[in-house]
Amino acid sequence: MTKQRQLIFDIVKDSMSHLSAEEIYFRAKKQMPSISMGTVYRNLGLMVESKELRKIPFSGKQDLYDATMKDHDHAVCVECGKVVDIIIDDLKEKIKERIDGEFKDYNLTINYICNDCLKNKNN
Amino acid sequence: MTKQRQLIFDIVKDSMSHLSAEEIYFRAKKQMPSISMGTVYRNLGLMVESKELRKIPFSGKQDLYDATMKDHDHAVCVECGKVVDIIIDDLKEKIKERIDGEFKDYNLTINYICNDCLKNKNN
DNA sequence: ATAAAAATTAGGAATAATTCCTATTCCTAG
DNA sequence: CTAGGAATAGGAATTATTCCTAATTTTTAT
Repeated sequence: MTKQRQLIFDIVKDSMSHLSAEEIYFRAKKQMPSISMGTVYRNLGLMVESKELRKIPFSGKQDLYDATMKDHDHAVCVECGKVVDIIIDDLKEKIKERIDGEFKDYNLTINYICNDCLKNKNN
Repeated sequence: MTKQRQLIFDIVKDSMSHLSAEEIYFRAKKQMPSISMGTVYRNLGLMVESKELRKIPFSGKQDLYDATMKDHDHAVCVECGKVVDIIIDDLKEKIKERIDGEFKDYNLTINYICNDCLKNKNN
């Protein structure tokens, strides 16, 4: 466990929101100005592989990282970009029933318009 | 409806598999050598917006396009890359129940190892 | 504690997918 | 037919991410 990796992990863990690699890099740089983007990506990748972190992929946009490992999904507001956690009961089990092979993992991303943005649109 | 757009739509519609923008471009080029990548992306984007096509995002890899508009999800074999359709009953309704705002759409991508690849691994 | 070996890093170049830009071409309505 | 608007071709630009390599740090064996 290098200093860099610990720092990256702590930043993700202590954040209440979902962070992009870029944001993690900026935050890490404040505490360790010499850290490089490559190190951030490399360690994030390693920690995703070892299941310490989870990666939330977004096509087009930047992927986000999350230290909450219990099963949950994500809803993104298409207006403001805010991401909230959502739980769909037993989704993993339902998926496993339907799969013809060995289940690895899944990613569910929901696009919606959050109530705040709906309110603003109607004014 | 331009010739280019019609051609792009037909290629996706007539394909039994899920195609990337690049593959669509190559196939289109055979019938219309002057067509350009920008036109392919632009028309795919427009048709996704108008719900004539659906885009299946993959973080890292190329996004795929699909002309089957009825609700379904996708499972990708992490070994061979093959994509198959999966139906999880009532998933859309369950999602709508959980969302605090206006539902737009969702994307579920499952990673698994298909039976063919499992067989090959055990030999 | 010390030297050699192994792993990781910083920094930046390279890559890959997608979007953007602009001059040109194609349609369509009058 | 022709003017004006829409769409295209071609390629440059962008963006997120990965890759490369020399230098540094860490680990291991002594």
